[in-house]
Amino acid sequence: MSVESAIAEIERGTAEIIDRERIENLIRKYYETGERFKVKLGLDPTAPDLHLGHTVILQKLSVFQKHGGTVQLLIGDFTAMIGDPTGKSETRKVLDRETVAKNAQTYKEQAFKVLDPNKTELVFNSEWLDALGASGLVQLTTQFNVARMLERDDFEKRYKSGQSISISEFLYPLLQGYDSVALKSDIELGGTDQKFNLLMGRHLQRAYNVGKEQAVLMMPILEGLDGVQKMSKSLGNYIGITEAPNDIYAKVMSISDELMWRYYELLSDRSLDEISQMKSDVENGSLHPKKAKEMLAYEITARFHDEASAKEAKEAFDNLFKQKLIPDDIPCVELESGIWICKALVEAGISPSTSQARRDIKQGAVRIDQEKISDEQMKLDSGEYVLQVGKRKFAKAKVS
RNA sequence: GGUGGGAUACCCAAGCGGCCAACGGGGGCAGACUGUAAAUCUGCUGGCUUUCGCCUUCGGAGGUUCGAAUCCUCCUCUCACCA
Repeated sequence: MSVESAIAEIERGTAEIIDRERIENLIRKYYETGERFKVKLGLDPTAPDLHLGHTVILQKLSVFQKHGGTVQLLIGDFTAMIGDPTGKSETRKVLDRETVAKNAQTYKEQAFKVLDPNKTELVFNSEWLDALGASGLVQLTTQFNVARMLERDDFEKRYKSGQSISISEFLYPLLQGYDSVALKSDIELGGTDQKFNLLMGRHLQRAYNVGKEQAVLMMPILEGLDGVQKMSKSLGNYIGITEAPNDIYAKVMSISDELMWRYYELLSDRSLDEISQMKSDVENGSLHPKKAKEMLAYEITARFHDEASAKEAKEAFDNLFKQKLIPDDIPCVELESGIWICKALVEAGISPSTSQARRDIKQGAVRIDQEKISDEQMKLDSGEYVLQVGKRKFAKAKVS
């Protein structure tokens, strides 16, 4: 593969690259001499479940691995102990080493679904930050000043509006940047929201005479299933990479057509040419958008599981929606004869409360064995039923 | 340290003695339409062994009143301005 096409692959989907020339040179050198370079990614070990948003960056790292990059997967165990710079949240519970180690292990396992373990180094920043000590810390703080720190958008906003900014929040970017000094990274990846912190690494490498200044490559923040807000666990609009094949497939299928192209660009392995071809095919009507989405859902499901599971997921999905069949892996509950239907729905876990169940029945959202019911007073006699609320909540009930 | 403002359901935000389970918007859920989606339209959106009815909710604790989210007292937390 030519250096040019390698670079094109690297650039795909990026939001911003700082010092592109350095990246080009590193890749060129690798292809000429075989010398590898270091690409850093910092992770916060407090929330160990990765979702597709994280994989945007992980996939970019794997591209680097193909072209001479050795990934430095940095677990920010020390910085996590200091606390999150997003002010308001109460003092974060300090993570003990055991938890950090456990989360790091989880991270590693999940990240290796995308990364090549042979070209990845796992490092913990407590290793050098513990050793830094108070004097080292003070020295570190002399490398930057408050005025520039306040240039950062969120600090500036908070400062101007008189909100509190704690000293430790100033320390956070410094420590993160110092990681790049300790690791002698050539390139650091991150989301666009990390720009300030990423540049800090560059700044500190110069200040500490590391002999290089890392290039910075930023990936856009992936929108969640709603297509508006960023994908995050707390917003509930995410696709976790450890989720079941059926769930991953169904979730991808639920995104809007518009968002699908975004996901294609950032998550698919298909070439950009291929994607733009598909896009124009959809526009001129020769390709149904749903087909395009199916391919995407299949590809993503297969990546985190395997081809067979992806195939099964597709079939399960088609059965559920196209042919209106009932999925076979639905929860099953045993109930007593004469139970009130609303109560049964709650017991089966497909209604949050009897009041909600009652409302759903009124609206014709509840079915028993495919039959829509309207009597919210009805009771279930002995027998086996398939209960359904809305389109996708099912449960089997054994009444005796 | 001083002076004012605010705290309402998942979020924002009305209400300022009874008609308040509490306007409106967002979000969520459901129905129609579709491609399962988006957009659009419609309905619902505290809980309860069953919506006649009962219980809990308007920062916390007391109080006034036949009756309080609404009035009074104290407390907590927040915001703004001044120092």
